[in-house]
Amino acid sequence: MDKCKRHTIINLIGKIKDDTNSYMDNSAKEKGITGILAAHGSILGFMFYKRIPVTISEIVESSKRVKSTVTIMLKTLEKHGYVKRMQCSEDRRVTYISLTQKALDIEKEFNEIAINVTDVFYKDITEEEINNLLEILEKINSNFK
Amino acid sequence: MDKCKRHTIINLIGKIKDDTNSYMDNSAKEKGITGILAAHGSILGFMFYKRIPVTISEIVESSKRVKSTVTIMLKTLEKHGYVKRMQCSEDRRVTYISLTQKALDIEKEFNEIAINVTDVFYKDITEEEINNLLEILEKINSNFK
DNA sequence: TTCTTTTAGTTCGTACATAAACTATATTGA
DNA sequence: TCAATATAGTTTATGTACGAACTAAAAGAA
Repeated sequence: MDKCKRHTIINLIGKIKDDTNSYMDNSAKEKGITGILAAHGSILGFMFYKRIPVTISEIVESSKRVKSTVTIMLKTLEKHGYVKRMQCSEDRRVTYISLTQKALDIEKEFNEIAINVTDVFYKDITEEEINNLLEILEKINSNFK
Repeated sequence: MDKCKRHTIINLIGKIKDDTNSYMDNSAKEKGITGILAAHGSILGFMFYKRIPVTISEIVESSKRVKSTVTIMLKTLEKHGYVKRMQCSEDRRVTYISLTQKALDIEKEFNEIAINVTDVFYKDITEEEINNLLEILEKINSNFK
């Protein structure tokens, strides 16, 4: 059993995650998109997909972040003008979040960034390697359940 | 080309990193180790390895974090009594960081946590899969250079 | 020697991330 | 009906993380 390999893999996974996020942050900056970080991708991606106002709880669920984190991220997105709020009239505890025109204006660039990072990530990786990788990562992921 | 698989892998990598860190944080808590998070592992691991006072610059380099982040992390470690500072007499810009007895007291548990997280991570993963995984991750990592 | 540049480290501002405590509203059940 | 409970979301406290601006000291250059 090679302890070194095992630790290298764990470190690499952390590093690749950071590199992926940095790459997206830099791409956004290059495209002149300000106030948005890779972390917001999970929120915007979900909303671009849904295309209708969604509740904060739905965002919490899809983003895999706790609700206090989502509260802060929505504040940032609102501050930079990408989303707006609307109180639900039936259930006054509920807040709907919808995309602004500014958000819709960057949808194309947003998708391009996602494509570009994928191109970099999978450069020289074969289809077979992708299948292997996915299978192994799914197993590791289930080990933490 | 399967876009879905490609995105799933990227998401899984992020998730596995978070799970690994959470697992270590929880293990530390269970062992009664307080004030220390997985993030400090890179600092403490380096210092347990060196076993002599090291400069902050050396920690910055080994931890792969920027120096302002290291400054804050050392403050946290110092606040909780795991490290202490010593000014260098030859070069007064330099600060040496050394481990306290409290840090040495948790060295065994610290190493156990690293072993335990590895056991969970690699449960039901074969040696061949580990080799495959390492090879593919190395390639992906180099794609971001 | 004195001016300039480099190095070591901190501080500041901003944002993500979490847990725990909290507010307000809605639902459930006796 | 009304008390207990659940749900939606915010606030607070703490910490990681980064870049940029900063201070102090050392090294290099004139």
